[in-house]
Amino acid sequence: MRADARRNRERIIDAALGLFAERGPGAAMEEIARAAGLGVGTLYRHFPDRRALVEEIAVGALQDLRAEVRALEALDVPRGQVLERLVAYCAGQPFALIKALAEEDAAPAERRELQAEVDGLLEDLARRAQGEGTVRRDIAPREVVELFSTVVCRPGARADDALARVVLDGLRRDPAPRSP
Amino acid sequence: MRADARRNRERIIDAALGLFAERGPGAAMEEIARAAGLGVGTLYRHFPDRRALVEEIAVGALQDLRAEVRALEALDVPRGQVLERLVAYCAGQPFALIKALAEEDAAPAERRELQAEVDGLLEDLARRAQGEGTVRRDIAPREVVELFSTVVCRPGARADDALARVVLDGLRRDPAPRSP
Amino acid sequence: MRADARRNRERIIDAALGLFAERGPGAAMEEIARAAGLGVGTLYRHFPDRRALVEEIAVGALQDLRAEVRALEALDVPRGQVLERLVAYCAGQPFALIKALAEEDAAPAERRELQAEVDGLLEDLARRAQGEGTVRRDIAPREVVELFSTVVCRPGARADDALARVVLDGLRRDPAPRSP
Amino acid sequence: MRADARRNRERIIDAALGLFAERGPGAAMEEIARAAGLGVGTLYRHFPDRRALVEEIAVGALQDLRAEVRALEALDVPRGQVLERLVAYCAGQPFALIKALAEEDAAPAERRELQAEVDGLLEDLARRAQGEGTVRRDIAPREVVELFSTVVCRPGARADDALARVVLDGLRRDPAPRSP
DNA sequence: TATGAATGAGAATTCATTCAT
DNA sequence: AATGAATGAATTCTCATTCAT
Repeated sequence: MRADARRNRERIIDAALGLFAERGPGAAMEEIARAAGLGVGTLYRHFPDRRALVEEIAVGALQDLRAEVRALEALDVPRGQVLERLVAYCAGQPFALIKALAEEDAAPAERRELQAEVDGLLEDLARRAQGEGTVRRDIAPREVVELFSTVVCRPGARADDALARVVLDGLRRDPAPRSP
Repeated sequence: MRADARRNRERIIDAALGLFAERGPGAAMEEIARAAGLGVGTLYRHFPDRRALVEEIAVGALQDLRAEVRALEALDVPRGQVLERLVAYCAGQPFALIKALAEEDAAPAERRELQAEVDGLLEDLARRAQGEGTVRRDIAPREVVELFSTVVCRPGARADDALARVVLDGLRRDPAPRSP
Repeated sequence: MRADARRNRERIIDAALGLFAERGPGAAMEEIARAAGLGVGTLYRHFPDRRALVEEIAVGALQDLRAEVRALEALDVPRGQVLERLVAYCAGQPFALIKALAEEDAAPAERRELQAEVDGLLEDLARRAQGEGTVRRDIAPREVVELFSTVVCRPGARADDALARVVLDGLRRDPAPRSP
Repeated sequence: MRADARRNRERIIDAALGLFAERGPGAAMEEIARAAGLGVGTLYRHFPDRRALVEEIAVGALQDLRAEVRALEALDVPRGQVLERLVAYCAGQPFALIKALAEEDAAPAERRELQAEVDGLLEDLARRAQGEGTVRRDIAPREVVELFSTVVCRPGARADDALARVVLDGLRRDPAPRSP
């Protein structure tokens, strides 16, 4: 029964992601439950309210991203390529949707902390890449992270679309001299 | 009386933009009317339903943007700087908000056509800039427009923030040679 | 239209009192609205939530009671009879119901103050009656008020039922000597 | 096993009384089960539905009261003091709560009969006390019982609070002559 | 037999829209 | 033409009860 419950929990999250993607972040709880093949009551047993469900999705995505960042560091990928790899990873995740969902309410402490942690990891990455010379130095690490986030949180973002290419490329080089 | 009506229409749109900005795209019709100093009935006299109001805002913004593009062309601004100027213009407009509003429902014909027209103007611009050599050639004009849109439709976008700088900068030059 | 709205407000309160009496304090808002011949929306326009409706009823009853106490004082009814008159007045009001309703949530400031004021008036009354010798002196004024409230807040309370008679009678005389 | 079951049954009833007292008669079945250290399923094994649980509590209290009345009669307590003793007994029981619970639904036959029996016992008591002259005769035995019930079914009722004193005192003596 | 997960009917509340004044 | 009252469908959430394990 524990296994069953876990399965249902997964189903709910999947159904929610599906419906949010299809119908926007306003998808009704009832519909999510139905899409998961469950009654509303079951949904509410797993997530005490709408926020809790959204939160689970947001926090889950952040945790996965954190794991990914750590894995890349552990693999000793050359610093200059880590950002590319992360963009590629994120392109496979529904970050645009998750961002929209997360903006609905103020972030609770847990999410804020996790976000800060992930941002910290990414800033470190940016800082070290700047040290190595693989990311230009006139952009603050914090801004690099913001750029990364913009690149990655777009509906239909792909790792090799124009924005990703221009930004990753742009980060790698010193700024062009301003045209006169 | 006609003047009165026009004034009311303006007030409603202003109030709507204000409330949408403040409270998100979910702001209630009643509140918008109140913020405009009118009753709901009057709001509905001007806009038969919520969509019509949103539509007016979206279409208005596109028309303004079209006018701006044309004005810049008429002014004979050096092609290489037009994009910068447009980004600067857009940074002063609530495009992030408008994009969010516009995504709520499928775009009706009028908006689709206007959007296509503006996109066309911007693509022409990109194409000519590529001809002049002020925009790199390995990015399709359509993609340049998409880039532009991403840069410009962010909450709090500024003409000189990191994304704007990196993208405008990146567009100007040929791609960096891939690191070996 | 203002007249209409006022009428509707009255109807809602009447319907609510009726349904609360019939079905207990759990009567559904939808049913109350229907019983008033209105849609739920209208009910909610008049009372922003369930509490507000209950509060209106409770506060209204307290205000009426305060008016009654004052009227009796103004009429210069002999002090010894005022309590009887008040019991008679209250017997005609649904105080048992109102008490049950009011106990559902903590009293907000307005009601607490009004309650305190009414209690104060009644205590004064008791104190003066004790001064005159028409109410026995070994019961604190506050307790007299509590007694009054118990007599009056019973379902089906009547001004001449056994409890009312025994209590009013008991209040009038000095305590019986305890049987040995 | 039977002993276990009995213990669980007791625990449920205790938990229910506790929660009803704490949170009002709306306490949820799930919470009651938890408070009893059991799962809902077990609660429902003992009591087929909410009513059955409430009924058990109400009937139990009536049975205890009946036992108390009989015990007092068997002890040959002077009639004039039996009412006092009963009030004292009841003050220790949650009769106010039980009354509120019992009013939620119509009483089923079993409870009605038991109630009638207890009322009968109390009426007999009243009648005999009137015969002895320890209770005044102008109040019908049925009304005496009603009085008793009102005294005893108040939240926080105590055997020596104002109402109890005034009523018990009032019952003992002939009515005061009406003031002229 | 005990457990707690699942169910769904029901309740409160919101808000776009209509309509009487 | 302007107003704001009325409407009711849609939504979130709760809780008694059932049932699989």
